[in-house]
Amino acid sequence: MPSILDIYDALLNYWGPQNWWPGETTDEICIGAILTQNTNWSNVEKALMNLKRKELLSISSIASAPKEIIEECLKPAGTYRRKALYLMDFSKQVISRLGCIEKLFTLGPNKARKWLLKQKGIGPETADSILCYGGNFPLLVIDAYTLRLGKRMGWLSPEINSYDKAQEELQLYLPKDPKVLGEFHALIVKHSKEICRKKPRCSMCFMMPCCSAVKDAQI
DNA sequence: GCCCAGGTGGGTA
DNA sequence: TACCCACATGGG
Repeated sequence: MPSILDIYDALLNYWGPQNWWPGETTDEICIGAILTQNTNWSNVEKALMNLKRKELLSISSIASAPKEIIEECLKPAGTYRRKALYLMDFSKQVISRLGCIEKLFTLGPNKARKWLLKQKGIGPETADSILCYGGNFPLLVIDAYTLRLGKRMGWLSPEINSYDKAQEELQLYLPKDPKVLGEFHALIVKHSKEICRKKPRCSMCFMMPCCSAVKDAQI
C-alpha cells in the first residue's frame, strides 16, 4: 500500500506543480476561496474578472460597494445572492474588526481559524484555504476528493466523517509545510478533475486498484 | 435534459 | 448528532 507521501510524489511527478492559489493578492485569494464553494473554477474566474473590471477585487472595495453591483458581478459563479451576502459580510467584518486581512494572520493559525469560522459562509474548507494559501499556515485543506482518497487508500477509517479529525490524521504523515500541503490539495483536485471524474475507470487513476500513475512512479 | 463543481447553513428528527 | 435540502450558473 503506497504511503501518503508516495502518492504526493507520484502526483507531483505526473502533473507538476499546480502553484495554487491562483490570484495576485491575498485579498483575491480570500475572495476566490469564498466564490469557489461548490462551483467550477472557470466560473469563479468570470466572476473575479467582473469584479476586477469594476475595480472591486479587494476586500475594502467590496465592503463599501452596493450589494446589487456585487451580485451582478458574481452571477457566473452561481449561488450569487448567497455569495454576495457572504463576501460583503466577510469584507465588512475584516475592515471593521481587523483593518485588513494581513492583520488576521498575525493572530496565528488557531485564533485566525476560529475567527474565520465565526464568519457567515466560511466553513472549515474555505477557512483552511485562506489560511494555507493566503496566510502560509501549514494546514491541509480537506475536500470530498481528499476524503475519498484517504478512505480508499486506507489512510482514513471508512466511517470518518469529521473534517477536523480527517485533517489531523492526514497531517500526521505530511511535513508541516504550507507549500507541500497546499500543493497536495491542488494535485488531488487536479487529478480528480482531469481523470477520475471524466474516466472513473481509467487505467491510471490512483483511486482505483488499477492506477498506473502509481505504478509508473514505482510505488 | 441531466449531473456536477476547489461547500455552507438552516431545518428537522 | 445525522441527514436533507436550497443555493444557481455554466460546462461536459
